[in-house]
Amino acid sequence: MAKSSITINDIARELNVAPSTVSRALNNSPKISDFTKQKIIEKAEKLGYNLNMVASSLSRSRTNTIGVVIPFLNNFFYSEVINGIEEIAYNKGYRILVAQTKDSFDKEKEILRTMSATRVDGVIACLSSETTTTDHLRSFSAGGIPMVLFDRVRFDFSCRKVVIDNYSAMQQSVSHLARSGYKNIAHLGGPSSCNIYSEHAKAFKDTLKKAGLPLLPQFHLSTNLTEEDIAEAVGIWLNAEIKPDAIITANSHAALVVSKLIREQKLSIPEEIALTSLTCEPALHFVEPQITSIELPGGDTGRTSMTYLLNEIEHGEQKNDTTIKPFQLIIRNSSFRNK
Amino acid sequence: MAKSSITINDIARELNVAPSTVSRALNNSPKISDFTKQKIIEKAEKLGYNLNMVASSLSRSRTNTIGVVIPFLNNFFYSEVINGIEEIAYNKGYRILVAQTKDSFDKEKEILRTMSATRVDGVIACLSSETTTTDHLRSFSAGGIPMVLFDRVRFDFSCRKVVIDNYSAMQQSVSHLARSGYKNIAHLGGPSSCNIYSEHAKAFKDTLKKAGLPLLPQFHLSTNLTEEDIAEAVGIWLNAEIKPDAIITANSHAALVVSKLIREQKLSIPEEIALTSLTCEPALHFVEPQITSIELPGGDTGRTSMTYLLNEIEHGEQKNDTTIKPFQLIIRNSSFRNK
DNA sequence: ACTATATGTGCAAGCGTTTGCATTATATTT
DNA sequence: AAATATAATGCAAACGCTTGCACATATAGT
Repeated sequence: MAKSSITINDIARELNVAPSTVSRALNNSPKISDFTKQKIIEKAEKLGYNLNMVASSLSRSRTNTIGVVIPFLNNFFYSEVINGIEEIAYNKGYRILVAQTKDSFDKEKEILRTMSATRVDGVIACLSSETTTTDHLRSFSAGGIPMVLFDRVRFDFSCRKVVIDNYSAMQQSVSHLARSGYKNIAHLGGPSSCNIYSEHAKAFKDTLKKAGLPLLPQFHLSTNLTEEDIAEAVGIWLNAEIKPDAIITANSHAALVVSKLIREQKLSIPEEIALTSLTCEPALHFVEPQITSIELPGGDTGRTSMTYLLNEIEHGEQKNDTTIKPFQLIIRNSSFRNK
Repeated sequence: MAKSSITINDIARELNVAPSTVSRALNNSPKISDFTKQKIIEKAEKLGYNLNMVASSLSRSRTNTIGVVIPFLNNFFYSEVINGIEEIAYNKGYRILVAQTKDSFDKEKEILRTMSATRVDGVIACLSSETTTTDHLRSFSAGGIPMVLFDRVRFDFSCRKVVIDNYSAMQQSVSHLARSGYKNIAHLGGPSSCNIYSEHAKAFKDTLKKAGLPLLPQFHLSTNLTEEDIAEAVGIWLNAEIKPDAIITANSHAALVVSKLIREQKLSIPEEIALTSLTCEPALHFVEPQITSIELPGGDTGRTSMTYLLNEIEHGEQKNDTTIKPFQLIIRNSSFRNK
């Protein structure tokens, strides 16, 4: 369908040189005289020549493309990660190809298959919440394409990983609430099949115990974090004899939903009930009161992941280590009482 | 760097057939017997064969890839559009390649250049807010690649366009406020170089006049919608002798910022001042009071754009018309007084 | 039996670049 | 001036797949 575009052969013919000379000239090879280069570049310009990357990729067997797979596009953390990746990638002459799994395992497999077919030079991925096995990762790797995993990873798959210190995030959140005098802390967690959430859960239990606070099983939930799950959990909590006086949510969206539900029940935050979130997004600053949260280093995670990937792509470096990124607990008005 | 992957030639050799037969079998050509197909598919499976899309693309001179260019990834509307595009694309065997301009004209040019080099089969784009010319679109089109523009478009470039009925959106917003008894309506608008915002501006003026309301120049602003711009405008408005009793913001982010600023000034929404937004995002439901807004048909916009693009790619259909998508004004608590 | 018609497979060119090696022209050394 | 190094360019194969055309069997029609 595309209008017949012009090729290096067209340029070569018009100038009575070999196509190889044109190719070298356009790639600024030192083997071509400045005079010839000049001539070729001008002619290319004039004819409106545009490199055919697919031919180039085939010939060089590299596409200079990095696949990025994330659960959702419309997510603050992931878009920060993408920005970080792009920043490094762009400077090194790579472009990125983003795809979202929508937290579906099947979509994740599908995406990896097509990225493999597309011959991306490497992949940076955050696994879907449904992912509990690694066969698809292994068969992807069988193609020899480097991969680095971030955030939601599987430790039973060998590759470099960049993760958040989820354990400490929960630990600090609980400690903060405990210091502020909250006693019945509830945790609205995510599916424990996912490393993030199981780390949260472990830290939650450990830290409560260390702080000498009770761990009521009904206050320690693992859900799929859908709006229904959240409404159900909060509904039960707020109508029980023993109510939580603080809630920690696995992510910022859950925190927003919870804050709304609490308001609807005419309970006040943070006086009657405190609220903190384990991830951040701008909306947390816009609700009243502003919600205490963990600020994740998205950009940094992206930059590090990309840097690791490049080391593997360009220097064949193969590692199986895990980099743990620090975070910041940002205390806002939702989590301490003005006594 | 990639482990030498296996090709159709490997399969052909092992089975003593021609590579062309393998190719046809794997593409399920009717010209190959079921027996042979079976044999080939099994062998391919066994060897872990994976189609090399770049070779295939070069050979067929089509990539089955659609480029999608948007200002920002992390935006509710655009991610809905992407979902709509994906939905159609996926079913037709196309994958999509998303890139963000971050509202930079230079980045937009750059992206179009590399998409052209990548030989995407078509492009769906929403122009950056900096874009005021169309030369880059023309030179892109010179490559013969179809394009459809959505949301932020330029009418001086010939192609199909899918836009929101921005004029009516503003018109209905103003009418709603007027009906609710607000008199001094202010408009926090975007840069008028962009079709969206100039349409808003025109509708704002027209509708005020029609409603017999005053149009105070200081209440009709065109800004770049940065947080600073917003803070400055609102600061002036709220401290003037004549304050607005209603504010219409160009987008949801501005609405959130404004709602926060109003709260900080201890003014009440909607009693002392009403607030409505011309775009929507989930955060608008989480703030108190919930903010009245225009719900844009993102998914629908994406699906329509993709459908148009496919018509052009697959049937050579060339049009230069504009499809205007309807929207819904969702009235929430920020814009009417409980008398 | 003897052309016509399917049916299944192979051959080889082509897609647009890149790149190792060969070749020629020019410059340097002895 | 001959021998050697250097610089600039061309040749041709390769990257892995697709596809029009030719070819060889097998089936059907008369």
